[in-house]
Amino acid sequence: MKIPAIAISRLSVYARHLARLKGKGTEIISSGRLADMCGVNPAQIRKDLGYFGDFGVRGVGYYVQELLFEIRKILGSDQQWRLGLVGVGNLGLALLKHREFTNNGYTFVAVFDKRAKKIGIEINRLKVQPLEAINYAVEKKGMEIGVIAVKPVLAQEVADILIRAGIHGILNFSPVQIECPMHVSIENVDFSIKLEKLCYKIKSQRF
Amino acid sequence: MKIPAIAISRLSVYARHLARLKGKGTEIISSGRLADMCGVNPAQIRKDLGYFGDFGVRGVGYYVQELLFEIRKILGSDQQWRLGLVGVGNLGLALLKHREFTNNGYTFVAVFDKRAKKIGIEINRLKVQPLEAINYAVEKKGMEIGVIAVKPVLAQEVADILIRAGIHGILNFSPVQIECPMHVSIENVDFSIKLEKLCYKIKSQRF
DNA sequence: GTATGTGAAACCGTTCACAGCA
DNA sequence: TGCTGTGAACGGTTTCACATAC
Repeated sequence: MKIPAIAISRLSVYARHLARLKGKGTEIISSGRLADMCGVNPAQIRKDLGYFGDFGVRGVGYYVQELLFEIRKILGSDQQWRLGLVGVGNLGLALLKHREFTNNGYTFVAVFDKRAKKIGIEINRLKVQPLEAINYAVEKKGMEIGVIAVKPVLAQEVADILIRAGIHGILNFSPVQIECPMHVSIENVDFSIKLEKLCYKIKSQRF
Repeated sequence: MKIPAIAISRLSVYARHLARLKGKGTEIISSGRLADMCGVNPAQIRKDLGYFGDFGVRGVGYYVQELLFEIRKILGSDQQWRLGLVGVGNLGLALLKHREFTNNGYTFVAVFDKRAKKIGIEINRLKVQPLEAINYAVEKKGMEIGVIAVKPVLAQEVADILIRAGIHGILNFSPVQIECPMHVSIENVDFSIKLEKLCYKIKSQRF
């Protein structure tokens, strides 16, 4: 079956709300109530879940804990993922210390920078290494995901090194389109585009 | 005419490539060549531009400089936007110093934090202020956009203050759905969702 | 001849509406 | 009765294909 990419993003949102419900001790939730919380249509939720299995009970709803478990399994957030950060500028440091990353099954196993003056600095018990060390980290430390937080001009070069080293996925914070073979997955986080979109919306509101 | 929101994001991408072409001295570009660079269909570009006017010349293509000017006008990136940052944690500081923001028509006019120990610290010639100062910044300094970089539990509270103060738009880096009246525009930048999507894609690739 | 602008067609995702089941 | 699971209808976006203009 063809699963729309956007359905995956919604699963993340569902998981977030389910985690909150679980924390509050709620045991059962209907697609209708969950939909209200997430701001989507109830059928949307049922369809999204339907791509992956039958997780609900007719006439009852979904068991919060069970559904959360299943969604985590689908997304892979039940497993440990090993990240490598490239670029220890302000943004890179912020990501390294970011709770959402470190609390949820993600571990930074290595940190890299191209600038000689950054090499050897220790952050969060990790020594900053030169780009040449990327190969070793992928092969020996099982680094699976590369997080690119370097200046735009360096982004493609860094991506190429990661790809040649055998990385599985790239999370790119640089505002450039990265060329990438099909077997490597990539996701872009692009502040500027979001900000420009926001400005457009504000302008349009004003008529 | 109904303009799809995603078309706006694509305009940002076009603008980026046009800026590069302009820098290289290229004067004319066809939708076909630009489409290759951006990784989209040529008709897509023509349709997107068609929502806003006739910017091309049949049999010739688009004048790079002129088209860039027009897109900037559409997006509002030709004007100066005044931002306020809320939350001077690692991420907030990274945003404050981020080139993509400071180089492209965006200015931070004020910085806020809820934590007493942060108040008064000076960053980039701006003193960190308490949340109570948000009102003044909106009314007297013309702060139009609030950038939320606080912990998830505080995000809605901060948003409410910004909204009550009369902010026009919110760029939210916190992983929560923010409740927001329709006249206030909002864009979310959500790392965790992107990372979870990436992990799902990697898992799927492996079959 | 060449590349834009644009209706029409194809495609994809969302919502409806109801059958199926606890 | 109540809520899920899902085929069908709907609506919106993308792509095609060609008339139009340089």
